[in-house]
Amino acid sequence: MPTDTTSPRAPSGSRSLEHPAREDIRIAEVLHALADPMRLRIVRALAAAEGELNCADIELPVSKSTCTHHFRVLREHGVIQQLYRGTAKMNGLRRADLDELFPGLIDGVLRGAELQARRLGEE
Amino acid sequence: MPTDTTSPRAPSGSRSLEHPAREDIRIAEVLHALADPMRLRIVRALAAAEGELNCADIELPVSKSTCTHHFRVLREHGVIQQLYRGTAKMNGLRRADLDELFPGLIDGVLRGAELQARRLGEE
DNA sequence: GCAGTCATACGATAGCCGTCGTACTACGGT
DNA sequence: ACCGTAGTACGACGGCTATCGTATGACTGC
Repeated sequence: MPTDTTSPRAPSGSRSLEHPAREDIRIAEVLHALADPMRLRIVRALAAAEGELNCADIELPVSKSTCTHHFRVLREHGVIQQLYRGTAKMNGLRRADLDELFPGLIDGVLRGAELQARRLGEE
Repeated sequence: MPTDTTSPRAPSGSRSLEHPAREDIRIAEVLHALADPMRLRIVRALAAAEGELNCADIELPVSKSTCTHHFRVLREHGVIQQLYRGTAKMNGLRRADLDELFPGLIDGVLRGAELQARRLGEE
């Protein structure tokens, strides 16, 4: 087993998270995942951070359980990927997969969300 | 009150339909409206037709009431515009408004949906 | 080993949503 | 004036969903 960059290797403890394969991602589900203000906020934060973010790094006005719920929805619909690293769980956008499946979609959503935030935020 | 181009003038009978103003359209609501397979189908048909389509011109495997419901959701969230013309109701995408508010969003959704349809449809 | 931290699981609850059928309204043509 | 067609209104129903609180599990550091 040489260098395998795609296998979800288990660092140590490894609670393994289920992610849909790229070919199983559906646009309607992605849109549904993005159609919630809280989740849109999460996705925007992840896109801005470029790297990986701890769950708690994103401030949300909801309880911790609700937060977990939203992250799970995003993961199960193929929008983000999560992996455990010690006690924290790192989250990242699945940009490569999404861009290949639906080119321009994520960019459009992020740009639209930013424009709207700017429009509503400052005036 | 001179020439008022924005007033929803009543052609003759005029059951008037309420549409949100452009500045009231929210991206989360648009995404939600698009996140349903049936509605995505409607939007794709409208985009393909370029012009206006009768409600019944789009074949959907749902009852007439459900169809009405989906069209209303799309209208109330700012995705389509509807107006009565005699006994029929013509539907059209609000491309200009959507493209100005969220440039690239609709294109990304339509393209992604088409790619997915092609991917799933022929193999 | 024990406590603290980060996140999950589970159960509950209230609200929304997609779907339907039936009854009704509006318009156009004959 | 009437009928047919196109669409709406309304009520119902089952399922999903966003939210919460509390209890539990996993890992780190002392």
